[in-house]
Amino acid sequence: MDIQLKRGLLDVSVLAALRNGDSYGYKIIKDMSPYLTLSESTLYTILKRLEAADMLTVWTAEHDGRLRKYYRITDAGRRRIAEFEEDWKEMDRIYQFITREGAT
Amino acid sequence: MDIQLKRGLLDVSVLAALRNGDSYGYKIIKDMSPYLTLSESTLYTILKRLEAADMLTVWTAEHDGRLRKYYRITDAGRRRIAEFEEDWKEMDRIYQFITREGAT
DNA sequence: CGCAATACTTCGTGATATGATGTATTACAC
DNA sequence: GTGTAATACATCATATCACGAAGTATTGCG
Repeated sequence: MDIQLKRGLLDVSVLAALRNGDSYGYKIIKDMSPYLTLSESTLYTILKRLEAADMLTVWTAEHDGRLRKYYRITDAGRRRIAEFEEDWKEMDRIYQFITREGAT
Repeated sequence: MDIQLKRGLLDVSVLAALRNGDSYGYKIIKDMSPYLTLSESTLYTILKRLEAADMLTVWTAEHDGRLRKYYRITDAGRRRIAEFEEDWKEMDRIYQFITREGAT
């Protein structure tokens, strides 16, 4: 599918993947894979961006002798999801404009 | 609203604005303005991109003594709109993932 | 005359998704 | 025990793209 279209959903999808519990990079990709595919480089870029925006917190922990970076969504992150739902309404209006028969 | 979100709709919105008749830059902006705002520089960039992709044809004509560039959507452009409608279904599935209570 | 509106163009910038590549470990098949 | 896939994270270069800024030129109105 069109990359441009997917773009706006990436950040918020990652946040949604953390909505019901902490997770880590590799698992986030797996969890999202039925809905959308994203490469590791993309994911880690997004995670860094979200961390910089205080939408998630990060800590490192050992798991089976190897280090993992865990991510937890913050209140700001949850607010971001809520805002997205508002934005989606606007998206839907534009969608109507595009598909409506009588569009000028 | 979030720019990233809007991105995927821009090209196709411009095509939709030409759906029911030829138009020109300034008018396209006006016609779309109730739904989404885009600057002139953005519009002309998009128009060039769509022309390069053979999704519209361009010609220049005089109107009231001054030149105007008119745009007409091609079959490929109409197909692009149809594809968008398919993509939107996928977008909707991702939207469900983001907003669903039980999202992992 | 001055200013807003119409109409199109070019340039530079910042944001961003992604492929390629690298590092390191575990688990399993042959 | 060797090779290979899976797990796990990181960095870099690249290409695409939306947009503001600035410019050119004309029309119409106060």
